[in-house]
Amino acid sequence: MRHVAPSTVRRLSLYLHFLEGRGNGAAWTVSSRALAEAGGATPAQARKDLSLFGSFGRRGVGYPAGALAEQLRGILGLDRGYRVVLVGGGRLGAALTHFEGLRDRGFAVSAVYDADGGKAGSALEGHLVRDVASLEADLAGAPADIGVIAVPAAAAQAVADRLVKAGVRALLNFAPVTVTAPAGVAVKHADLALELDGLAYALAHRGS
Amino acid sequence: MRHVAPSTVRRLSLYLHFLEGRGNGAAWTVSSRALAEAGGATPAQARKDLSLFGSFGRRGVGYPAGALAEQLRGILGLDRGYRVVLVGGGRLGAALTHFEGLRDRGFAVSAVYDADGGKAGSALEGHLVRDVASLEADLAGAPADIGVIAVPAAAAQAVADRLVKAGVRALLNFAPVTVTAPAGVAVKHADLALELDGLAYALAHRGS
DNA sequence: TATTGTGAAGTGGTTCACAGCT
DNA sequence: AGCTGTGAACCACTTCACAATA
Repeated sequence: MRHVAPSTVRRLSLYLHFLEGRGNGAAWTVSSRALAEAGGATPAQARKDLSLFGSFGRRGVGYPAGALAEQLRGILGLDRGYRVVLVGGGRLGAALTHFEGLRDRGFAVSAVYDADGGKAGSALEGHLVRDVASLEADLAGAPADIGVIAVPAAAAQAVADRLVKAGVRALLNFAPVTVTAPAGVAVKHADLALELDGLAYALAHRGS
Repeated sequence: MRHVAPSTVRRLSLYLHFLEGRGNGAAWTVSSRALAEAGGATPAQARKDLSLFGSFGRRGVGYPAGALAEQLRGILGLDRGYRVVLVGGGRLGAALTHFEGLRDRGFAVSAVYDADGGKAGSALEGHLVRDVASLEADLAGAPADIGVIAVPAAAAQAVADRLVKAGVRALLNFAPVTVTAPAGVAVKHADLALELDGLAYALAHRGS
């Protein structure tokens, strides 16, 4: 598969969420217009997005919802399971472990770590919290696919480095700092400060 | 100011975070290369981003860090304060109210609301939790600039509609569903599920 | 020599428009 | 007639290259 734009992947995900929200097993058909509305795009763009991966629709009819959802899950790689390790047992970590969207979509939190040794051994939303010192040793025996970083900014890069060295190939960083990783490791940032700045910009420049 | 790309605003925010992280008052100079590294861009792009708003540097020398940070705060609209209302007093809401990045950057949480009447009157990180039923009445007297939506997906759009009707002009939505608002209201999405799907895609397609 | 500022060129994502099926 | 699939046109963001300046 050729260079697919991040914006396209994002829309594919939105199309899938829309289909799943409408009932998964139903044998209804969906038009490129409906998909576009769900993904914040135009009908032509929705068709182009899908055509990058195949011809899933029927001309004159539309797309079979169930089959399309199945295709999208395959394209996005959601037809397999991922082992997720969470580093950071604070309030954000608690919110994340509680997020049902994780497990529902094949992301299984296999471990929660915290730098505060005092928290080790306690439970967070049904997960045993371990001392981050044992991260490498634990992952050596049970490698993880995705590392979620929910620690203070000052510690984020160090945690990222350790996760990568321990074999994690994808990082989701919530700390308000840009973390870098070697080529081959995917990094996504969920930076609240960035979004707020974007809103501030919009508020400051509306009408001008 | 004319049509500035969202990606540019995002980078400006990253430049500013970098400058602030290096010490605010210092009279050091920063090069477009250093800014680029912080913003995930090329030096030429950093220069172009800044040149959209003025000439802040000195040829052959670089940019004066303190003055540039000040300019960026002005450009991004961070030189004023914003009143933020948070709807959703769950774990995510707790994490958000605790996030120092909010107050440090001029975003003041003026109220926290929850749909669970039982929570009304309790305290969340020093904020009194109010029943969401009183949202409109409260905002009529003390309008807010930004509404943060941290409620279940099923309730997100209704909350967005109420916030907009109450005069809020910018929304930050954490629910895993796309919320829409009338033109003139800025909406940003912090959708964890979308980021995870992006990582799944990267993992599924690495090397191919 | 070092670095900014910026018009010009390049790249890549989006939109258009219509052929091809149902 | 209705809707998908897609090459071509379009547009916007990025990169280049170099004049201007310290």
